[in-house]
This record gives sequence, C-alpha cells and structure tokens, in this order.
Amino acid sequence: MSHIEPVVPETVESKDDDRQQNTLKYHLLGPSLTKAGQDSVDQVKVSEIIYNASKGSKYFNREEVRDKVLTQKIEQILQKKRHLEVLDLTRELRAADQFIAQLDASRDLTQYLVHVDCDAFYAAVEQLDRPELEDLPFAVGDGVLTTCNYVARTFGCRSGMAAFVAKRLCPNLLLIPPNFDKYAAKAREVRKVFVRYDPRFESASIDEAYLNITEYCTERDIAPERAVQQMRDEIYSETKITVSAGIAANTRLAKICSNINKPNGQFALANDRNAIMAFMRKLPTRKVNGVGRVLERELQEIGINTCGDINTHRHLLMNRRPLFGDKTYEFLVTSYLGLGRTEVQPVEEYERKSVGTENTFQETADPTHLREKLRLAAEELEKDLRRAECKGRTLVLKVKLDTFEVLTRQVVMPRAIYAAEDLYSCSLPILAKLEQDIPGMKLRLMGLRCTHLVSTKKPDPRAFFGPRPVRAASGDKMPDNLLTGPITPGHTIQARTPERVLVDDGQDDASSPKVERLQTTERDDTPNTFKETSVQQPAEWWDCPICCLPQLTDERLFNNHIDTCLSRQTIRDAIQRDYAYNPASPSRAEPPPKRLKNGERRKGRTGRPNDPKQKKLAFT
DNA sequence: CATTTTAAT
DNA sequence: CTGCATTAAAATG
Repeated sequence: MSHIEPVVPETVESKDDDRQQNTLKYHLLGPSLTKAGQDSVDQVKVSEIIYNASKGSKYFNREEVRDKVLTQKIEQILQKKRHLEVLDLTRELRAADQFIAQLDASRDLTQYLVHVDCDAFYAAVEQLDRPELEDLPFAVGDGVLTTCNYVARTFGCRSGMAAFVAKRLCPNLLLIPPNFDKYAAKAREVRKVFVRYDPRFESASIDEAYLNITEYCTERDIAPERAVQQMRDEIYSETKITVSAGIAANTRLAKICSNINKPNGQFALANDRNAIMAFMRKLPTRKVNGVGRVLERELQEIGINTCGDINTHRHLLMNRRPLFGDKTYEFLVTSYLGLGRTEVQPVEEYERKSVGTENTFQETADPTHLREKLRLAAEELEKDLRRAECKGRTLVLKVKLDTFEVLTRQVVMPRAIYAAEDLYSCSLPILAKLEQDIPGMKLRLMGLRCTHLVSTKKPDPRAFFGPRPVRAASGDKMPDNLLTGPITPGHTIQARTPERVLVDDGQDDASSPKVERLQTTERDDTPNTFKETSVQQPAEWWDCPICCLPQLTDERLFNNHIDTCLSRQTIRDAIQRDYAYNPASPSRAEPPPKRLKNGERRKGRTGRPNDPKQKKLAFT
C-alpha cells in the first residue's frame, strides 16, 4: 500500500500508531486503489487529502475505531497462524488437496460468459444531454458521489466518496443531482441489445449484466470476442453509451475481465485451464468480487496477496481451527482455481428475501421527532411491500447513532404484515426499548425492513393446492451442488446482490434497486383487496391460503372469504391435488411444507443451500 | 442448537 | 459520508 513516511517514529507506540494511521488512510481510500487499476493518479497524495478532509469528523472517528478493531482481529489471526505453524499439518494438507482436486474436476469450460459494464453510466447519460460536460470534471450525486466521469477520476474522485471530500480533491468538480428515471430509461435501451445475444441475460445492477453467449456463438459460428465486439458496437450506435466487457468461462472470471480494458474495451480469457490458472495466480485477491478491504487486509497479513498465494497457504486455511470459516475457505479455493457460475438467472426468476427502507436525517434525540421518522419509514415500507407484492413476518428496526454506530433489533410477528399502521405499531416498542437502553440516544438514521416474506401475488389457487406455496417456485432450486451444478461460492452466492451493492471497482455506481424496480414494476397496482384488510389489528389474523391476504380471525368470515376466493376461478385447477380443503381447521389448511408448529416458515432456505456443500467440507 | 445481531460486501 | 439487499460469522441464551 501507499506508505506515508512519518516524521520520526520513536517509541513502539508511535510506530504502531503510525501503522494504524496508514491502514486507516488506506481504509478511507476505499476501493479506488486496488479494485480499479487506476494508475496515473498519485494515490499517496489522494489518500493524504482524503485523510485530512475527513479528520476529526464523527464519521472519521468511527472509521478509526473500526480500523483498530480490525487490527486486533488480525493480531488474533496471526497468533493462531503462529500456533499452527509448529504443528504437523500434513493431514490437512492432504484434505485440502483432495478438496481442490474435487473442485477442479467440476470445472466447466464449455460456456462463454460475458460481463458487460457501462462506463461511468450515470455520468455518461448526463453527458448525452449536456455534451459540454465532456472535458469537465463532474459527478452525479448529492451528499455522496454516485458516479463520476473519467476526468474527475484523474483527480482521485470515486463513486461512493463524500462530496465534500471530492471537492477537496477537485475544487472545480461539478455536481449533478441524479435523475434515476433517465438512467432507467437508458438502461432499458441498452438491455434491448442484450436480449439479442442472450434472451435470458441477468442484470446485476442497472448498468451491469451477465450474458451467456454460448448458444449465440455456436448457432452463428462466430467467435465470442467478435460477437461481443459486435454487441458493443451495436450498443454504442443505438444508445451512444460505451460499455466494457469481459469474456470468460464463468461469471466470476468475466467480471474480473471486464475491468481490464475499461473504459470502452473488452478482454477475453481463454477457456483453457492453464490460461485460467496462470491468470489467477498473479491476480491480487482484491480483484475478485467478494473480496473487500477487510478480507484483503486479513489475507495480506497472513501472506496471501494473489489468488495463487491461496494455494500456497491452503493448509492454514483448512484446519480444525481454521483461520477463516468454511464458506470463506471454499470461496477462496474456488477463487484460486478460477471457478465460478456458468449459468445466469434473469431477474424475473429471482425471489427476494427482504424489503426495507432507511433514511438519514439531521441527528436528533427528540422522541417525538424519532417517532415521526419511524412513521415515515413505516409508510415508505408499506409502499415498497406493495410494489413487491409481499408481507413480512419479521420486522427489523435499524438505527444509526450520531456516532455512526449501527444497531438493529428485530421482532417476529404473529402474522405477516404490510400495512404502515401495523409496521409502526410493531416497531414502536423496539424503538422505545432502545431509547430506554441507551439514555441519550441521538440518531442520524432510521430504517425498517421486513424479512421472512410471504407473497401476496395474484390470487393463484395453485399456490395453495399445488405441491408448493406461491413463492417457492423459483427460489428452491437455488443451491448448487458443488460437483454437479455451477459453483457459487458462499461469499457471492446468488451473486446478484453483492455486485449490485458494491461500490467497487471505482467505476460507476452502486445502482439502487429502487431504480431497477421502476423497470420491472411500471404499474403501481394496488389491488383493492388490500383495502378491505387494512383495518385489522395486529393481534389475530389468519392468512387466506388462496389470496394470501390476512383475514379476521373469525371462522365464519374466514370460510366465506375462502369460498369467494375459490369460486372466483379455478376450482378445476385445484382438483388435481389431494390437499383437501378443510373448513374445520382453516388455520391448518395449508400444504405440508408450510405446516410448522407456530407457523414459522420451513427452514428450507436457511438450511438447504448449505447442505450439499457442508459435507464436502467435512475435513476430518 | 436456534435465534439475534453485527459486519462485510 | 447514501441506501438497499444478501450473506457469513459472532454473540446470545
């Protein structure tokens, strides 16, 4: 890392302090250094400016604390490592080798995956409307830079950076407020081109996508590189947006490759084991999606800088008392081997697991004020839940103190809810308790999130009578068998989300799912069925198994409702199944999978994904 | 061991 | 010095 020489580090303490300060500077530097190659920028100078601009702020203080904690954690790792080094580890070495061999054997080199990434997307879109911006340093965002153009990047500006810090780096920086609708529209244009190459392409975020172009190439007998070049040309001529692309045997490699010749370039890694191994061997761990500043540092400290180093240290990683968890271990090993997903999944087939909203505000300790914020969050969440067509069984309250410390508290509710009224009344007690536990609690952010979602999608009787309830349709095929299916290492499992969130690669933005939602949910359908249920009290409801909406806990009313629901359509769809509708015990009139003691969901989704892998990891 | 909370991405 | 979502690991009981 960039090292700023201290004046005179005399005592041991000052030396440590100094090292601490440098790790912190690196920390504050964020992804800009390692993630994106970004040469031609004086990183030392940049980190110095960032450091000085941030110094003294509450945010800075919090980062400082976190950095110290991390340093401590690393010290423990090192101790453990020293302890391990004197032991005989030949057995774990053999186990590791076996594991690696198994993974290696599962390698699939038959597919051509592409990762496409729009160059400085938001900035590029703005520039289309205002060509005069081209040679000026500018960024999109308000408090924080969502993205910035390449001119601004030469000053060290990066996405995710606080605006006032960016201004220090580049006083002439122009800040443009975001126009999400505009970007979503442009993204749709770009995606129109994607479908021609892979109708099942996967959007990783508003400006990123994965495509499997194997079929496209074989059908036309065209080389992947040519196909991608052609696609990029079409994208440019049709949308005036430049994109970068990576072509490789799996999504993980493709993602790394798309970064190599950006902007407006592409890079292909041959579908050849030796080529891949050589490529990974010298690749810094940080380049791998899923490795952030923390894991990177932890790895560095035990001597792992490149993915090749992972193999060198495999015996340390696999152990009865390993330096990292199973998931992380597997993640690292697959990274070393250059393995990854070879399948992509369209957004429509993806089932989300939580819906939430959060808001930063002028810090306050006033209880009345805080309740207002909570109410707003509840109302916002209701809207989002409606858009997502679901309710939640657990509710998570998130707060950020004025010190930037983040706390969460959750409650499981007797029934799934979605109404702001209920969201509020369920979360209020938690807030009250927090206020009680932390006397002068001053907040700068509050958020609400629903998990353990229950779908309220269109009343579809098959959901009830069919083999599985509504929401399971696509979600259950998730887990990949380690040896048969595509590899989705623990870290990046369901890789869509992390990528969308990471402000990584110093390119582009952390596109908000909110934007994406606009694209998939044009209509704001608020079925009037919602209205009729918006009056119940949180205490006692039954969920109608057909329409999934909560009903008053009155057997007669409930049965009437179900009759109405059923007659509406498709009793014929229902006859297929032997699940008898049992009016006597409506609350139990559910298909087996859902029938758990106090109504908790089956543990399928938490337990399942691990299972196939778990036993693979059974190192004796 | 199951559930909750935190932290990382 | 954002906001949303997911996952792994640590803490808790």
